[in-house]
Formats: sequence, structure tokens, C-alpha cells
Amino acid sequence: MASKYQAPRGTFDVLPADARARRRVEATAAEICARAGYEPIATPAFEDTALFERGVGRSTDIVRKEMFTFEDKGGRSITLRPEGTAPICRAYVEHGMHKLAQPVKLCYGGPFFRHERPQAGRYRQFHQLGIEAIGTDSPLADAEAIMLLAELLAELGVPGVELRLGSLGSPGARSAYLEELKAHLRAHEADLSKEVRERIELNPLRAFDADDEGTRGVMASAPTIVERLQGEDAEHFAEVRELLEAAGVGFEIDPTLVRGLDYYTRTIFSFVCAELGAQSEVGGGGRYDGLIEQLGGPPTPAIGWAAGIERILLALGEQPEQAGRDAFLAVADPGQRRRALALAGELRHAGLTAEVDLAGRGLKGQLKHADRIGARRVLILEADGSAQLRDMRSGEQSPVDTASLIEAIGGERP
RNA sequence: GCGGCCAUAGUUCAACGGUAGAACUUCGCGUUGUGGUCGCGACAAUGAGGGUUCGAUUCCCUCUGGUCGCCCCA
Repeated sequence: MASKYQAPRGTFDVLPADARARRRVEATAAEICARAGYEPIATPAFEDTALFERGVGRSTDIVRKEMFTFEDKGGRSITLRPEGTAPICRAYVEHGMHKLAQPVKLCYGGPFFRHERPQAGRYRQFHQLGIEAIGTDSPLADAEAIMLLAELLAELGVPGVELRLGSLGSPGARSAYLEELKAHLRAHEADLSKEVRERIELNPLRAFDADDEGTRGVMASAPTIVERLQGEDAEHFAEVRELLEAAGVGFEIDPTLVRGLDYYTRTIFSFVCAELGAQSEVGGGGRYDGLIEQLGGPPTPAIGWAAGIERILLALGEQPEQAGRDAFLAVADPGQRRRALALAGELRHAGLTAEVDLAGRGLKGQLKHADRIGARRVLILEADGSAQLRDMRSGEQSPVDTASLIEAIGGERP
């Protein structure tokens, strides 16, 4: 074994058995997005490194240590995209999409890259589906986006999904809150765990997730950002909640919800699946009202989310479905091969799945192969030009006229 | 980036420091033209590199990869 070459660390091959389930996820997402008026967009797999530094934020883990960055032959710093929102905002600005009818509603999917230690549900090349609604700050857009992800996960049948909802407020309110929280943590520094103490300045919100008793005691009396929301921020969040309730989307307010990207403002949310282990988020996102402007466009509010295809597949579990074939065209005599291929062409043209023997097997081998690939019928072409149609499930076999083959095979599809 | 566990046919598992076995899969055969079940047979492996030893799949080290957790996120 041990082939000389293997897929690079954190990457994987999608084999045919997995590809079917994967396609179903992609097709379901495309349909749900299309029904809600989100139109497909695709951006390059790599961008200027500066786009992510500015968009995602220099202090984020993604930018600090997870990007695949290299210099191209022209001396430019290039980065394989670690996420999809910044590139789409770049495209929005670059193509003057603010002149289109607002909001611009977009959906996308494809590979993303982060240099992390691989783990269950975490890869270095992974795939996301996502949507962005750019050009409106209405809570309706937030609710609609969340509903679509909820619908996608429900329609796919992802089990044990929970929606966590939070709000970061506007940037001003957020930084004021963070100062208040840091002050609270510093005041109780002695009771905190070492990890939390070291992260007070870097990421104080993480203290809410700590396991140790000391930190938990301190956090019980800590202020939460949701409590501190004021004015329009508070109204906005209240409206999002009402809209979701009215739409029958269940959620849980998580005042400690954190996102690792700097561009989020106001609404943030996360769909988690308890059955998934450490990497339990199947999808998440939020509002990013300042990003477009940050990237040089006009001030433009927006919201979006991304869902991880691998995590969805993982949550769905193994479902090895054999593709099956409507018909296999066997030949009793090699002289019939030409006719078999021609007939297969006709069946395929009629929308049926049909295969012929490509390995030069004998009749016995052809039957066996037909069984293995899940053919429901086998047409046996006789040397004299006549034909037999065999039902592989019942074993019944009778002569057929190849002129009416399509009806004979297509008639009783399960 | 940090820690734990792991690495044998395509796959799932065996082998006191002493001849690497099995099951499933694949392919072939079980007379002359018919799959599944059954029987027989064949192909096929110690991740890589060092070390200890008369001898290493087994013990030690390094690397590579996987896996789980931390961190973070999809």
C-alpha cells in the first residue's frame, strides 16, 4: 500500500459514494437560495492578502496564523481565501453593485482554506455554502437569512440542530462593553484561570466559555453585551427575535456568543449540532454593517452566513446509497456489441440510465456485473437480432421488441 | 500552534521478540448462453528512516499521516 503520494494534510478526495450526498446538499441549497431570490456568485480561490487582513481583521486567528499566504511571480502577496464574505464585498465594491436594486442578494459555494490542525469536521481545504444580503439594515433581512439556513438544515434532515442568537451591537457600543467587561475581569483577576487571565485583553468574551469554577463564578456576575444593548441596537435585536418567533424558527439567546471575525456588528448567530463533537458549528454568520465601507465602498449594511458542507455531511452520517441503473445491455454474442451501444444511447437520450459491458465479459460475467452495479433490468441481445428483457429482482425474463424498449424499461421505474 | 491515542492486504481485524493469518471486496473456476446463495482458487500488507538485538509487526527515537481534545471556526 503506502502509495508514494497522498492527499496533503487536511485535504481529502471526494469519492463517488460521497459525491452523491455532497451533490444533494449543494442542490438543496441552490434550490432554497433560488426560491428566495439569492443569485449565484463566484469569486476567485485566492485574493490579495491585504483584502483579508483588512476585511477579516489583523487580530483574528484566521489572519494571524491560519492563512495560506505566498508570493506570486510578480512579487504580490496572495492568500488562498479563508472565508467568503470579504471577497464578495470586494466584488460588490469593484463592480459598483451599489447601483443595482438594493439589497443585492447573493449565494455562493466552493472551497476555502485555513492552515489549522485537522480534526473531526475541520480540514485545511473545506467547503462552504453561503449567502449574503448586501444593502439593507432591516431586521427582516436578518430574519430571512436565518430562516433560509434553518430551512436548509431541516430539509437536509440534519439532526439535533440548535440555533444560538446574539447581538454585538454597533461598533461603538461593542467597544464600550468590552472595556466594561475587561474591567470586571481585572477586578476579579485572582479568581480567574490562567488561560482566561492571559486572554483578558485579547479576547475577554471567551471567559464566558470557561469550564473552571473560579472563572464561572466571576462570569455569573459579569455584564453581557445583550443586556447593554441600547437604542437602535436594542430595537433591531428585538425585532429580529420577534420576526423569528413569528416565522416559527426556534432559537436560544446566547449573550456570550462570539465570532472570530472582526467585521461582525449587531446580529450574530450560530447553528450547532450536538452530535458533532468539538467542531459543532454547522453554520453561522451575522451582520457586517461596516465591512463594505472598510473595503473602500460606500457605507453599506449587510448580513450573511456560511455553512460547512463537511460538517453537514458528518452530522447526516453515513448513507451509502447505490446509484442503481435502469438497464444494463448485455450481449449473448460479441457481434451485438455495436447494437448494444446504439440502444444504450437511445435509452440515455430518453433520460434513462443505461450501461453496456465495456470489459469484454462473457454473458455470465455480464449478468454478474449488472447485478453488482444495481441494474434493475438487463436486456440480452441475441445473435439472431432478437432480445430478452430480464427483471433482475424477480428473475423473470421474456422476449421484447427493441423498438419499444424505452416503454418497456421506463414504464415501471420505482 | 500545543497535548493524548493510533498506524499490518483495497477494507475491518489477528500474530509470547522467532515462518505475517483471517474475513469482506476484487478477479477466476464450478463444461457447452443467464446474476444474487453456495463451494474451490488467485491477487494482495507490516507508513518512511534510523537504533537496540543473533533475529523487530512487536522495544526505543525521528519523520509522515490519521484520530480525539485545546485554541479557533464552517
